[in-house]
Amino acid sequence: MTTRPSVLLVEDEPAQREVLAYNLASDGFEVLEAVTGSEAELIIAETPPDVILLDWMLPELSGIELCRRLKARAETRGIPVIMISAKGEEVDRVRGLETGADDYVVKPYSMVELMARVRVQLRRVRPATVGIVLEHGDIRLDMETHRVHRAGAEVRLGPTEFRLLTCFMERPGRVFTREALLDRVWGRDIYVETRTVDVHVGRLRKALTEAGGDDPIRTVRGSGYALG
Amino acid sequence: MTTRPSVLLVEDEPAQREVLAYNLASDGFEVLEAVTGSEAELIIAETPPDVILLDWMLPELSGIELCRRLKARAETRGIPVIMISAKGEEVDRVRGLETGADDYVVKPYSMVELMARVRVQLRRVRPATVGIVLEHGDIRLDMETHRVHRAGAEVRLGPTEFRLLTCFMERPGRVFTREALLDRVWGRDIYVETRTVDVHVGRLRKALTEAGGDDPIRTVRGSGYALG
DNA sequence: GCCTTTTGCGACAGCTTTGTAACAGATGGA
DNA sequence: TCCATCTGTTACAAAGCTGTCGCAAAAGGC
Repeated sequence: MTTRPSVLLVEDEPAQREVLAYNLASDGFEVLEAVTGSEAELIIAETPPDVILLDWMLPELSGIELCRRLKARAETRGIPVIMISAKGEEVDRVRGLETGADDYVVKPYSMVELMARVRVQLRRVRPATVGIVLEHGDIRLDMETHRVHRAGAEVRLGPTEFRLLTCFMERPGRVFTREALLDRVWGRDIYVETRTVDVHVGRLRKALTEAGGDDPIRTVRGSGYALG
Repeated sequence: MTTRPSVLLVEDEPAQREVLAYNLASDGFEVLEAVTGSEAELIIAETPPDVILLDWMLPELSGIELCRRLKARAETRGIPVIMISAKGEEVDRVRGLETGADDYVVKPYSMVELMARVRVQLRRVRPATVGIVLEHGDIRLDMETHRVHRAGAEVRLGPTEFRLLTCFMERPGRVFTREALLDRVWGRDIYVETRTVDVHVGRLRKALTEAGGDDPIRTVRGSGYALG
């Protein structure tokens, strides 16, 4: 969660690679290096970086082709690509950008500006993932995909249980009275029996424990329920 | 998806504004124009554009200050800003990018490249509008040829099912409500029954499973549908 | 230990949501 | 023009979820 942002540097020319890697590292990035396009693909598959710095001219698999491939696959589409090239012509710059690159920098470039552009791309990626996924212990709740996982295993929940868990996970540890839960999960003006909450908590418990692990929901006698 | 992407152009010099507006319009963008920074703020509050083209030097409220304000507020932070400036010095470029601009273009610039950079920013907001192949699992969708293949076999789809699948493939996993799909696939102002979505999802499912493999579309009861 | 209060949970009827076949109208080529 | 294809709507069936009840179990209180 607090790991340093990582940049994958794909450049075949050792001298250039070294100076770039040095500057990236001293700006606080974790630097992954690849010499060829296919080497880059392997690294991306294993440990997806936050940003990719990609030289156009590479032996074997060209930078532009690698970029096209990355942007075609849903898994890698979100990783920003900064294309670096000696090709300064308008047609080349446009081609690079049309192929899916998120920025295009022409050699010789200003190192300070390039670092600034890396940070720009990073700004996009980092905060984007926060806020959509709630995590607590080994439970993961994704608001966007409406999925819940526990220690990797999928947990199947009905709509009400999903909302109930969302409520708990937004404030882990906090004790919710049945009335508070009715309010938040069912809505202010819908009348249902207080005891209905118990049944749904029971169902949520069952689903969560079936995925493995202890019951993460705590009953607070006389008050209500809490997560963890 | 059905509505044209919109660009807000903030530039006080009439001649430059005109030529930019002309080029943006002929590239298919809906162009909003503002002369001053505060005018721009009003427009953004009323009809948030997809991208903002912002001149650094503006009377009253400078471009850089407007950029800073936009990026400080959560509501407008997501709108990409391309800063345009005569200030080509490294310090200025870095300062523009550090202030929150998503790209920085120096005058005089290549109009074709600028348009390409606008489209780059647009891709973030509305992924995949032209000429891209989307892939997810064994499904391949080619926006250029309007063809869909599954594990090599061609999948025949009607126009509506094609747009529906495009929508799903742009953000695999994400749950779309029926309303969101109506908006993106049918268009903001066309009225069709909510249940019509179900029928088309059914048809898409049938076409995809006939090509072999499991049903890749997930029903999220009470919410909508998602791919994978 | 015994009584009272609170909670857990299986069962179930009723209800809401979703899947899908059928159909009539629209559209666009040949 | 006819024919093939695609559309949106409807009706009905199937699936899945919900809320309530009742009784057993647990937790306190004394």
